[in-house]
Amino acid sequence: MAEYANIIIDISHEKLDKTFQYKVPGQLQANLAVGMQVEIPFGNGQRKTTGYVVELTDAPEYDVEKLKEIEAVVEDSVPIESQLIALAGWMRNNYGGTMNHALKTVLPIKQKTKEKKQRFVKLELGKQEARERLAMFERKNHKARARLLAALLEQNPLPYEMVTGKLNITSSVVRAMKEMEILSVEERRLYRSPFGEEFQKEKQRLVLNQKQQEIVEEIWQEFIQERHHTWLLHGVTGSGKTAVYIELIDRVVKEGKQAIVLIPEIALTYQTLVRFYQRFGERVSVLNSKMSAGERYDQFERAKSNELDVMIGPRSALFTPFSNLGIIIIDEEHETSYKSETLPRYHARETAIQRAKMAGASVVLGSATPSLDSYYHAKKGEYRLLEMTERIEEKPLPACEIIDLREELKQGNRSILSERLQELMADRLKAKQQIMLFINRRGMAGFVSCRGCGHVLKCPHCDVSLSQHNNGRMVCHYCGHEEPVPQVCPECGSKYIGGFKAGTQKIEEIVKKKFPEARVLRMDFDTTRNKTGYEKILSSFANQEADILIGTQMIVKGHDFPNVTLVGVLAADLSLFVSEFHAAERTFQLLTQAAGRAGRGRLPGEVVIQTYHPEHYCIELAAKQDYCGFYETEIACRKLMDYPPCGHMMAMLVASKDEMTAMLSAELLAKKVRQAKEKGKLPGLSVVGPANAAVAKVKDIYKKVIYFKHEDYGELVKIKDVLEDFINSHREFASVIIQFDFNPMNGF
DNA sequence: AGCACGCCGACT
DNA sequence: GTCGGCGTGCTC
Repeated sequence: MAEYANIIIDISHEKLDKTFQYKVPGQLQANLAVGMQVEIPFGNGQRKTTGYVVELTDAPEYDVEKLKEIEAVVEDSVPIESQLIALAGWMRNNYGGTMNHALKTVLPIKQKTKEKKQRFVKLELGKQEARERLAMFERKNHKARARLLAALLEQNPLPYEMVTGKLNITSSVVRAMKEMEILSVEERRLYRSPFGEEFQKEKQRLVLNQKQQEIVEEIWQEFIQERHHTWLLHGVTGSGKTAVYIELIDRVVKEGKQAIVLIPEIALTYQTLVRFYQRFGERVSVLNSKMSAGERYDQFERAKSNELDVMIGPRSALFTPFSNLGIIIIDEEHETSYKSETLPRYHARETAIQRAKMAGASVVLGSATPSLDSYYHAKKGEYRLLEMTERIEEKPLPACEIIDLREELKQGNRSILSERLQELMADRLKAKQQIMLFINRRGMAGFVSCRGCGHVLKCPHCDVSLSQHNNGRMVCHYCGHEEPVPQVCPECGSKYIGGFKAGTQKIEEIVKKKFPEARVLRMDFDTTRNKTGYEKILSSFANQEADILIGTQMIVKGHDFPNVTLVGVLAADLSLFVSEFHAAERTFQLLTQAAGRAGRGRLPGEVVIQTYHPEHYCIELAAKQDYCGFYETEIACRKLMDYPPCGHMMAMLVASKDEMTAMLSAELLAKKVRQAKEKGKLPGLSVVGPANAAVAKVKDIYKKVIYFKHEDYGELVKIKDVLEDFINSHREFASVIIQFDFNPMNGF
């Protein structure tokens, strides 16, 4: 019965990023709801536009005299959209950014006109005549017209965006020239390829082992009684989580509800996809990052018109417009790709839980190495924990061996391959079994360590390692602490101190020299640059066309190579000392996953972890595959520093083309908060920085970061709101880019 | 995005 | 002086 409606005008225009309030006419008051698309008069000429209702209220927030009335409701606006819009509102509040950003990520890109049709500016004169007009414009000093006409003589027709963008011509110029019949604006329909699939459904009964059965039953008993929870399924690699997902989804679908399966960006293997197709046939669809906006829109349309039961895809699949959503599954829930790096910087896990709450659905999070965050919530009872500790068919977990590279150096072995690893490699090559060598390249951005004792230079204030900068100094990216690069190790006095360098190419060379008879494949960003490279390398390794696969993080993600019996982790510590509080967690996850690649077939596997820090809890516990032990140790560290998940953290990016402006603005904002703190406001808040961002300058934009820590997430949101208001009401910030990131995972 | 408004250079 | 191009700012 609301009197007024707050409306977002057409979501494709950045500049209209605010709500406009309209009066709700009597005949619409009964059935207008948040999320509906409406027709409204807008601007001077009462032009008709469409917009979305984002809020209904009885309190006018604008001069009532000037309020206009909503004209009509757009007919095909379906109620599911209102749920997604409500979700967008939640995202905006919790992650910052604008309502427009939030709506754009949540709604299927409607812009039929914009997506299917592209606008072109076309010259309507002959070349000769055009040149005459051009000369005339130049003579008359009509700069904008001359610029456009000259460009049109070069290329005809021109895309509209090119005209307004690169040529910097305003619409009034285009309109004037259109009236002069020099040019015309044309809309051209773009071709959009349909989505075809060549799988056929061959339904085969899936046999669950007892443990899988128990877990399905436990979740299902709650589900059918409409008691919806977030379940954390902690299952070691190879314990058969996918079968549990498929069985659950099958039951959900039989209840007439739909399912969303989220997977990390590159993790969807062909095998997994086939399993879903075999079970659900045409009623399952897949989204991927290579699809065009149009193709994705088509899939969303299919979901809306009830043609689908299951949607599989990366984090954006979370917004599939299913009207009766029953379950959301997040596989490999610890993966960092679930956190968006563009606005709004939402986390798919938290957002999924929110969507499930709105839709009355359950959430299942699955991982062999749950994020600290999720396990923490599970321990606190907010999620329900389910454990699968054994591999299917009682395959043993691989045996792990830790090799101390400091000892190797003392023995005079300067090679990247330890004696023991070489020995095992020779053995496997002889037995015609396969080997994976994993080089941990995450965070190669120069930390400095001692090759004698393994000591790593750390910030005295922040408990993160220092990064070596081009200017030759060691810098902390959290607080800005700086010190010179030492000549000798401050711990043991060794002069073998410096950055650790080893690329995949280098290793390939070494391996080829050492084992000239072995067939070696390398997988890294170079060899997978073209789209097919990735699949090609994996399938040729799977077909045993090579003996050794060398690669970075990419090779450890969930692929099943039954003939691999040896996994070598060449330098386990490389990711241990990046300047991030997540470093140990990431390292543990990578090592556990890498180790999980060995012994998945009939033969038992072995893992060799080479490290300079054999005594580090992260390495020791990864070798033992002891997740719980790791969790307990790591959570104690987080608690000590109030890092998430024990507290909450908000990063604020202050960026500008001018370094002085960036620095001064950041300092001013930090000072403002600190002053409020001194007055006794904001209890429990701590402010760190400003400091340079991890990458301090990108494309000539200087980036500064301020960190805020507080126990209560809501308090951080409030601080964000106050800061946003302050920034918007002070002109000196007009040229400064401000962004917030809650519980950051990758930094700015 | 699209429209009105108003500043400033060009020309009768 | 006037005419008109072209950037600026506003739209509930």
